[in-house]
Amino acid sequence: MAHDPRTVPSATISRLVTYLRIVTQLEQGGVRTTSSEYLAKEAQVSAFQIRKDLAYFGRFGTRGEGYTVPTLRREIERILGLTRQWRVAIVGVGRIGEALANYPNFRDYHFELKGLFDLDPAKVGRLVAGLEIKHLSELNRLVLEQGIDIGFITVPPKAAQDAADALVQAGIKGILNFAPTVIEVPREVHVEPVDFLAGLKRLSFYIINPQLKEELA
Amino acid sequence: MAHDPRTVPSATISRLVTYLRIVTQLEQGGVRTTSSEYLAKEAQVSAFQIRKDLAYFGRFGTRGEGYTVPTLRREIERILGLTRQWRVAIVGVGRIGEALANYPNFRDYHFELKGLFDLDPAKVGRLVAGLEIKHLSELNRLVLEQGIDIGFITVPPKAAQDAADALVQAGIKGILNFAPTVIEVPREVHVEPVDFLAGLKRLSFYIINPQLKEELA
DNA sequence: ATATGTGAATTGATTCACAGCG
DNA sequence: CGCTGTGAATCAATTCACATAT
Repeated sequence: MAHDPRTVPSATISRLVTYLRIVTQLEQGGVRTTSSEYLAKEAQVSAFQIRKDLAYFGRFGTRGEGYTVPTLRREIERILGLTRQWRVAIVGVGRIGEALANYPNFRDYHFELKGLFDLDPAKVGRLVAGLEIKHLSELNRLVLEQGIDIGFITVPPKAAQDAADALVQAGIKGILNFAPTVIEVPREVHVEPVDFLAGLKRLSFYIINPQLKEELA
Repeated sequence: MAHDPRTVPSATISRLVTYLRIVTQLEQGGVRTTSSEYLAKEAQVSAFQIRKDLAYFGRFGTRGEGYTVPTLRREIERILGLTRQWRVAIVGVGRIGEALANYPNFRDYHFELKGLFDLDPAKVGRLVAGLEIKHLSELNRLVLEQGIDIGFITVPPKAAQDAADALVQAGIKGILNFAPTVIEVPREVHVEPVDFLAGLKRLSFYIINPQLKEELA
């Protein structure tokens, strides 16, 4: 069982997501056991790192043997909170919002799209990915009714803070922010930025400074 | 002028991108000077952090005064390599690839879309964002002809490594990888992952572990 | 007087080496 | 004997305090 640790590097959480992807693939391929060595190669980190990352949460392997793939997969899912389904709403049904709503891997086992919201009256009522777009004024009600936990912000940068405020007001617990701007939220709401323009600008820096290698979180 | 430092934390580069966005907004609003204090508040970091981040690259402020907005904007752009235009190709014109091609902020000052590639014969020849989709077999030629520097990978996860190989083979210098998988490239090619599914799973973890606050790189 | 720039101190993360178990 | 699990050592990043410049 677990430690329930007081502190975990956020880079560890990012890596756990990668490890989960790798063991899930192994499991689908019918592989029964694996090792920190193998996972390290696939995730492009050191084997030490893998063992240390897992050690924050407990002991999941067998000494001399390695890890049992289905067990490790299940344990990492439990650590990441992927034993339950998360219900998601998208605020801003432009091209990005619509592409995300239709993204086939999105209806992952763990995430379910439950609402689409926009301010534009021309969009409200339209059907996207089998859901009717609602006006943002209905957010509070539908978050409550549908038990929505997570909101995507896919509005233009200037509208991002308003979208965040609306989501917070509606009682959402986490936000995936696709807008290229820092948003302010209360301490208890978590925000993950997904900012490809920022990624591009980091790329630009590392291309002109090839001697500086980034270690990716 | 600059230090040209041997080592810079990658978190510093991410923060510089944020600072750039903030000073650009200030400049557009006609503000002439600012301070580490103000930038800190906007970027949600400490003022120490801002001054230290900038100090890796030189001295850009005036003691007792603060920073001159247009100067700081220009200097951060120079640091990030945004004094030149970067030419971009998109590999994989599915929903995400198409949404990116049409994203209005994409034709930023510094990035220019120069090629769209796919393997699907049904897509080749179609016009998207004013560009004709080419077959991936034409990548080498067009990267050379168009002077393309950066590739986006927006193909399904299983095709991502092949897309990466094709881009590397064509002589690309940097990759923005939207596929949820770790790709292998030679040391001299830089990869930035843009993985919203990973972001969602990190969110899941931080929602069920609210006592653990992430400090965002 | 005021806000930057920076060495020193502290805190945090990664690497290592090997103890612990199967 | 092999591979995990983990305290200790190293390395890196952030915070601090204040000297410095205007």
